[in-house]
Amino acid sequence: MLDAKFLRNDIEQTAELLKKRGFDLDVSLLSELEEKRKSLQVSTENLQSERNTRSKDIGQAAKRGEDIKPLREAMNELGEALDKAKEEFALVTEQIKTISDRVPNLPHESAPIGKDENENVEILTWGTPKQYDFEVKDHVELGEALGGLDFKSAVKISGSRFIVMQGQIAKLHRSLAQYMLNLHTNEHGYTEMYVPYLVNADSLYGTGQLPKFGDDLFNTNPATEEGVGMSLIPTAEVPLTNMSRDVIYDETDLPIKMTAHTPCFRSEAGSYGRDTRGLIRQHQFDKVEMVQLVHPEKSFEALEELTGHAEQVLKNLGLPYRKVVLCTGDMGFSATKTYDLEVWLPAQDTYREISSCSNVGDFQARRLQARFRRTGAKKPELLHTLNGSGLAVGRTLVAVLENYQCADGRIEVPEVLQPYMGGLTHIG
RNA sequence: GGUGGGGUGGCCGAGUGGCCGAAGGCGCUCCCCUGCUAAGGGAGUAACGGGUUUAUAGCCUGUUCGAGGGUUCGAAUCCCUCCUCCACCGCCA
Repeated sequence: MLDAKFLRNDIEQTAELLKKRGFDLDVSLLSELEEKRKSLQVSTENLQSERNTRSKDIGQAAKRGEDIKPLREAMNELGEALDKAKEEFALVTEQIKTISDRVPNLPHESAPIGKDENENVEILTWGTPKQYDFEVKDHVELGEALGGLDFKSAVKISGSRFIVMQGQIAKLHRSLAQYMLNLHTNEHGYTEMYVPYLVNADSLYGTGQLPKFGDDLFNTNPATEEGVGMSLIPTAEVPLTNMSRDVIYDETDLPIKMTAHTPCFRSEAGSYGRDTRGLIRQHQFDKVEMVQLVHPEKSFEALEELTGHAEQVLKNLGLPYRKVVLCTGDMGFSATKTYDLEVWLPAQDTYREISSCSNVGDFQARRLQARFRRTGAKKPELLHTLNGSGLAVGRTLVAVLENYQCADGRIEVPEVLQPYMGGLTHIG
């Protein structure tokens, strides 16, 4: 959520910034609602103030033993006026909230301006795609041939976009997650977290999945009138970042760096037909997530650092990748700046997203009321949140299978993973 | 899941319809006293929002005693629903 002041005092400029990311802010509607809000709020509060003083008078009169009946009757009219004013005020407030809840974050000035993914800007590439003197297979073919990826069983058990893994490939998948977690906790200073996979609506609102992206979530029954049903997490960013909800940290507590390995569940209602083959787009996938809660003046620095942590995983696995900075039109709802890491997939002869690292600024913190107090200061301030995948485990498995395939269909185990695989050097 | 008891300011804790945004204590800040230390005396000390404003100053004002709803001229206090914590019982990886 943006600072309400932006929408009140700087609405033109705010609208301009939002336009960069392809978001049309209805300035005239919002200004009109704001105008209404202001006058309604003042008049409502005046009525409340009058009610309060007159109620007090009644109390004192009663104490003196006077007849308070006429005073009470005189209040009825005021009561009605107040009820009406409150109702109108609530309506306008709700309308403003409905709009502002759906307004994305403002892009940082360093984010390139562009319309869609085609205008993302490549920052660097790392590693050189291997040359193969045989025809490369994709991970589906490789995995099925090895008996490790079982799409058919997954369809029977659950449906499309699920996977059953078994044997060495299941183990490789687990090893990848273990390796990432160990790297981040041992080398990068993150605290390992274990978190719930079912979360309440407040948490989803806090990180920005609700109200706008509810369709992408798997919800448990019952989603009653009050909407108390819980949802499966689409990313560990939700539980991790919500750790900070309604907390005031000491300045010296920051930065707080957390990592967790969790399954992620996405209904991706709008994406049927895309990436239908293989493990690229699943309803359930594992991810190692990194979240940082930082001092507002250090969040862009922290973004570089956090992205570096994700890159380190790819480097250590020897997977060629490229780093792009997302243009304003391709950034996620909450982000103010985002780097994507794209791993080389030889069978597709292209780079595919495997990590997304964002500085969210104070956008989530405002919804979360996640704050800190400067040493010696009285007022708490909003902190900044960041999140990034480090990495998506399923896609990393795809990358390992495809990049480390041998002519005979076996898979070489990347060196750093061999200890996790009991010293195994090849699968198959 | 059942029964019983709780959820009040940074913390502890009083408060069953108006004098309660909230006693008292602890903590914290400032001042005084005391030649150090210890002790003592005094004052202050919730959050969030709106209006005004150059202002995160001041002033005016609203809301908040787990959350939401209700009764009432008036609710921390009464009623309803929910959440949550504790104890015991049942069930359970």
